[in-house]
Amino acid sequence: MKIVVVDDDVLVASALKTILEAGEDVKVAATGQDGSEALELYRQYKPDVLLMDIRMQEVSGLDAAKEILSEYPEARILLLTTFSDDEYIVKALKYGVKGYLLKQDYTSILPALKAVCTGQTVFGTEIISRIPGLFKEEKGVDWKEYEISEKELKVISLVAEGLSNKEIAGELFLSEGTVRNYISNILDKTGLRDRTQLAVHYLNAAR
Amino acid sequence: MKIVVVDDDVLVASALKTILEAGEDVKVAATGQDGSEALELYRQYKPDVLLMDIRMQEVSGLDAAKEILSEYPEARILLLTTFSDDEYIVKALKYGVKGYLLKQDYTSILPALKAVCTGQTVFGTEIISRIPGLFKEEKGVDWKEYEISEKELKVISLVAEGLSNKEIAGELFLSEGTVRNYISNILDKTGLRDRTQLAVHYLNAAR
DNA sequence: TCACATCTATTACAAATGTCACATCATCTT
DNA sequence: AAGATGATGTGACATTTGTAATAGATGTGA
Repeated sequence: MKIVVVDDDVLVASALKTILEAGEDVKVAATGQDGSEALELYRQYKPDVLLMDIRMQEVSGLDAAKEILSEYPEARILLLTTFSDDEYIVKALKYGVKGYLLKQDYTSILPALKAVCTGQTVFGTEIISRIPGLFKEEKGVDWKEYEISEKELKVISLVAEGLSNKEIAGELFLSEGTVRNYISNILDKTGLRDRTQLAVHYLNAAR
Repeated sequence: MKIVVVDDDVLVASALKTILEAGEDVKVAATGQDGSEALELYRQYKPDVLLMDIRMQEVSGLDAAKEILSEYPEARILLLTTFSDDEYIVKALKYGVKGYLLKQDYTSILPALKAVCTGQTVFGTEIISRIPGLFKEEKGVDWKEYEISEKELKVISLVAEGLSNKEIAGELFLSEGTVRNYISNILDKTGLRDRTQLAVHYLNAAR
């Protein structure tokens, strides 16, 4: 089974390689660091499965997946996600991604990989559980209530750098009050309690 | 060159293995997850170098190093540290540890390993730079001003899990006020501003 | 145009956080 | 015993943070 791994954290990429190659018949043909590399690597190696981080520096895993799937609709792509990327799941599904896993539980990556090879689509349990109403799609879930906007994401990342509301306001040319509103909304959406939990959550998710 | 790696993060341990074995003549004989395993593994494999995380669940790398060095004074132990463990350096030196490296720059781990094998003692540049007055030891630096106690470290780790002062107080059987004092002191020692920065700092250091 | 959503902002308020000065108690040192 | 040390605690205080209700400005689609 030929795999290509794309993750912008070199440590994670090599750790994944190690973990994967512990499995029978698994060979990591190549690893890349960014979504922009993913397409090239796919063309070059035509792996059985492409394992890719969804959040990367330049080109996101999601965008890369879209590209690749438009060129190779049969491609089997498994996205590695983190807590805070829930809102991409719908898009990923539309594009035809074959699975969506939490990076955290690396023990489930190998089984998922094999499952995908047999044509299945795989989602980590934690992921399913965080998407209320995913399988009653017809009913029309109000996604807006859960989606995190670009700006909100920016705010989160600044919180996770330890900036105060005032500093974030300066950074984004907003008033401090607006930043507070943003954060209040984010906390509401994520179910977290305060900025520290948000930072912790974000940083833990980011790998 | 026979190495034993001990790190309680399985991902990191396997990543280190991968990185190390990319080097010439380097073989990771075994990996362990905790300080308590370190002594056993050392006895069993007598590695040329023992590479060990300083901060681990049960038995810290520092304690394990002390143990091992009292039984095998010739042992070459290289501790992997993070930002927030600066205060252990002095102890580590007293015990006779052969080096102290930042986990972050994994590119320097392999060279350091070889240097240690030739009898040298190695310290990452960032580490040296963070120890004011290390080489004017005679003058007597007041380490207490910089040292972070076990309890403080515990508090920090709870902050980095997103707990509130009240929750931390409950967890550690202290009053909320005392926890506030602890955190205030910690912020003073570290030069950080608030609990969020502390959490961010700690989490970023922890890899 | 009307209705609606989005982004930004303001206000007032409640709660959590951080700082500081000081108090208490046990332990260790001399 | 006297003094120093360290861990814990308290109270007062200023600041920051989070919540809620509300409103203007802007854009978009029917």
